[in-house]
Amino acid sequence: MGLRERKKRQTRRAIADAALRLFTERGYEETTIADIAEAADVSPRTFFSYFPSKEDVVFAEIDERLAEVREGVARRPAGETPLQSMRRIVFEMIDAIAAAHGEYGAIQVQLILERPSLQARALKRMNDTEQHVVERLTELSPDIDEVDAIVIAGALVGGMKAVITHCRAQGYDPEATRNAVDRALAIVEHGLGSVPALTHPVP
Amino acid sequence: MGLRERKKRQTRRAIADAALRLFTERGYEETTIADIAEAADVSPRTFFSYFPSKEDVVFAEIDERLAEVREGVARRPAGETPLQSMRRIVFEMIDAIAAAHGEYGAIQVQLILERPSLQARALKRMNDTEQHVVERLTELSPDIDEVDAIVIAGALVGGMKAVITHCRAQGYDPEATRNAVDRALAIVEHGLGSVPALTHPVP
DNA sequence: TAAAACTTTGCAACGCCTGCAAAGTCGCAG
DNA sequence: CTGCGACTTTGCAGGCGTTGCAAAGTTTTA
Repeated sequence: MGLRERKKRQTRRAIADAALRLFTERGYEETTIADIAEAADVSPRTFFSYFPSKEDVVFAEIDERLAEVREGVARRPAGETPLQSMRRIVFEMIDAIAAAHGEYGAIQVQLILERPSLQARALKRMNDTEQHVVERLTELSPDIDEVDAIVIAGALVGGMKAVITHCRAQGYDPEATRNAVDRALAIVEHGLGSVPALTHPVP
Repeated sequence: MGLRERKKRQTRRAIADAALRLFTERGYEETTIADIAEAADVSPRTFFSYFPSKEDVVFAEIDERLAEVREGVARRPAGETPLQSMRRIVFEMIDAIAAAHGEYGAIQVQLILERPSLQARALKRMNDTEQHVVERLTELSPDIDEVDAIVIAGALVGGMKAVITHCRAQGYDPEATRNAVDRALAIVEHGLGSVPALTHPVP
């Protein structure tokens, strides 16, 4: 890897670190691009050649992990049913997101949960990976109906998003989170009709 | 209703109409707040006492319909199972969104599908109504496990969002949309395990 | 070592959004 | 109907995110 590329990587990291640190110290909207640039020792203009917006810097690490998962997802044990593959992918993603809990993991989560605009962007990312799940799904079972694949991906990602967000917001430990996700997967697999509370009438 | 309130309603509508019209004519980012204000015959500053941001004006009508649905959802025939109630609510929402297809309905959809930032905000709205579904669900079956309710809402809303978005993007007519939604509901109710394509292994 | 390719920087500008205080409008009590 | 209090509109000034452009600086290649 050449010097040029090494420097870019380094600068990117410097900017992201400075940003997260300042967000932690003074808060998100109290930190300006100029502040971040100064702390990272680059010009304000340079910030934007590394991140398209101030909001994106919050997702820098998450995006990296997500990209890794997408690479790894291609490796698939033979003989798996698509459902089993999906289950495996879900757990890989969860582990990846948990691994994103580096120095600033907790801060990122808190920032996202607190700012509506960051939440919106997080949801957009979810939606984009949902698209990816659809592709993966039609790849695994080429004969599947398109609308079916779309619904399945939507329900799967939607259900997972809901549990994980809840676990994050409630500060569940990894163990408890895993259990909750497992339960969530069961519900989505067996259907809402399998939940007793939903199927008997209420007065 | 006093003159004051009538005027406010009128101004709000004037702003929204002017905005949508200009977005249609020149495009979203090519239209400035100043343009909208001028077309609606108010000062630019006034725009922001009616809508918190430029993006929100795109959702003005959708938000109104959604609020109506939330009102109406309270009326519930006795003896329904929670699952039946949910099914009913889903169709009410779909009809409401279809009804939002006023003069500018198609434009709104197109704008949202084309701009990532608007898409993000649309997803945030989905997420907010998901919260509402959780509340509704725990109201209907008070004994339900909290995490279960969250997962169910997530899967339901996620699945519906996915189909509806797809139908919108593909320009399905109302009939076809309804069929697709019906099928989607069946999948979510009976579980991903009920889809044959997912349960037999692939080589 | 010089040219080519790429990166950083400063500058100027646009447009969204906000706080504030002055001016205008409406509703109501006397 | 008149004047006072409540509410709405407006203009102004300014902060901030974001972008395009061209000059200056750095790394790679020939």
